[in-house]
Amino acid sequence: MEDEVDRLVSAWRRERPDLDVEPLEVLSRVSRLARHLDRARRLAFAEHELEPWEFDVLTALRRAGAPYQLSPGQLLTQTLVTSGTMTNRIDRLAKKGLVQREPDPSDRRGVLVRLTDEGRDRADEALAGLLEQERAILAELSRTQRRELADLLRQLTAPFDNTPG
Amino acid sequence: MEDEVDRLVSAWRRERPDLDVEPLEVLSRVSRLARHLDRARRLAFAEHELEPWEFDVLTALRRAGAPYQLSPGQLLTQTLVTSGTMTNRIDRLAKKGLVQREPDPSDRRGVLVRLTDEGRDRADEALAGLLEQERAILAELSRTQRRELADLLRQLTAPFDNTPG
DNA sequence: TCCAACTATCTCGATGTCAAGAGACTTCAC
DNA sequence: GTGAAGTCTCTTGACATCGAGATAGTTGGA
Repeated sequence: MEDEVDRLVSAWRRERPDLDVEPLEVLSRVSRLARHLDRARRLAFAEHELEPWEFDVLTALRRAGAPYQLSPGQLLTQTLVTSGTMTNRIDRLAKKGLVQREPDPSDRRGVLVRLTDEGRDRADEALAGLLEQERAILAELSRTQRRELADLLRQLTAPFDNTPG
Repeated sequence: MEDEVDRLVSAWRRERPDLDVEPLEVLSRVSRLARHLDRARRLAFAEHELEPWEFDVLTALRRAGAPYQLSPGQLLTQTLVTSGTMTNRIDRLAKKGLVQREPDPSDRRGVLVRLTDEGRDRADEALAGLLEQERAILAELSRTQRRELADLLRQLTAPFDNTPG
């Protein structure tokens, strides 16, 4: 089946036959798919009255394991946002009672963000909903294909994830 | 090589051993990779003094072929943004002299957005720069692997691209 | 002990995006 | 032809994000 990127690539081949646009076959699909996923996730989370950004922060804390605490700095690196954004997010989540800010006992500059019981429950519910939806999207592929796809993607993400930049 | 999603998945397996988190192996990688690509693209375009959103609009027009005209509505479907956003983008591109708004001769509700000569040149330059950068990112993979990856991704994007939703 | 360099978090202003709805025009059934 | 429904673009207000800089605290060498 044809997709939008097939149309995009053939348009470029017509307009710029001098250029090799093969990279777009992979990377434009990644970008567009991510865009579609964002929308789908927004819908899935709406059932649990959570925004995608709230999910990102809550689940980062959830994954940390009891006592569900991380510093804002640790949350930054996991969520790929800037520090100003994270401060704002923590403020709003705290106001909703899903997280709590506490002073870091070992560094007075620092803060620890801790999941409340309600925050933990909301994260767990939303994760279950997300996985259900993602399984439906991935039903297009066989188990083997999903494995192949994950492995190929890992080769592309690893350099980004394992360098300081 | 391990990436951030491997760490994320193993954290979930430790914290929620009751859940099957296999879907994340694929879709979290897609989202994170898209995030990294956004940043990389921003850098590549900065050399041509273009923002990513400007590139998206200019190249959509460029791909349309001479006379490089599309309606705002056609631009919407290609760029996956809302109509309010597109109005704003066209305004700003017009102010910079990269596009021009013209009345649609066949529908008086409508407008046609047309690339100026400068807009066309800027789009061409930026595309060349982008392709160069993307080739570097994809150098991790063999030609065959890139083909496989593109084909697998197409299976996931096609349902989104070929349904009204 | 003191100071410079560094680190962690927060503040602030600018900006791009979205969602909802308004206004103008077109289409189609009757 | 006429009116209702549909379509296309633009307006508006709210909001999350970014980037740069400010503030407070820590660290290590002289």
